[in-house]
Amino acid sequence: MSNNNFRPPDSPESDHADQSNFELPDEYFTFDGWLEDYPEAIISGPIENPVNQANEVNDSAGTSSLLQGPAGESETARERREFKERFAFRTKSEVEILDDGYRWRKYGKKMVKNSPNPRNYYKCSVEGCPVKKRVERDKEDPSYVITTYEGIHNHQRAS
DNA sequence: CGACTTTGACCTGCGC
DNA sequence: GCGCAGGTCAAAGTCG
Repeated sequence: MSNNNFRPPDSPESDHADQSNFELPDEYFTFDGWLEDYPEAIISGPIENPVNQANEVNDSAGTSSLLQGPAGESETARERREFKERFAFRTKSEVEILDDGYRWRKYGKKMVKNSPNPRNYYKCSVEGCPVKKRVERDKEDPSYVITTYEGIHNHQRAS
């Protein structure tokens, strides 16, 4: 929206204006699967840039063990695994559109079974970039937003 | 006028 | 095979 570089809202340069856009996530998750499959996969800790961190996780875990998979893994299972490079974190935020430095185009919205809140689907609006994200409110605590990134950006941040 | 959002329909995988 | 649930498409509407 307004800044090229993501910065934590409590950093010195960050003043107020974008506060509504992004608060520092207090928990984030890394997993090879969807959040509902890994409710225990919570890693606490500071995070400076969720997208970069997602890429780092995918670079290290993804290209080595994660993409290799077990021996004898079927072709379709391997292909699916390659597209399951995901990174999720939970953020306390009043808004669901977080300014992470990329431009996103919303392409869907669905009510999900086990949550009173709708789930929103976004794609990176840069042509050729395969990254998607899902955003939904925490059913336990609606003041939190759960964002799940899928894929790795193949370009620089552009917005 | 272009980029983006909204929203119902459509597609697909999965369990029964 | 059928129905459900999640994910995606695409036309129409909205906004700057």
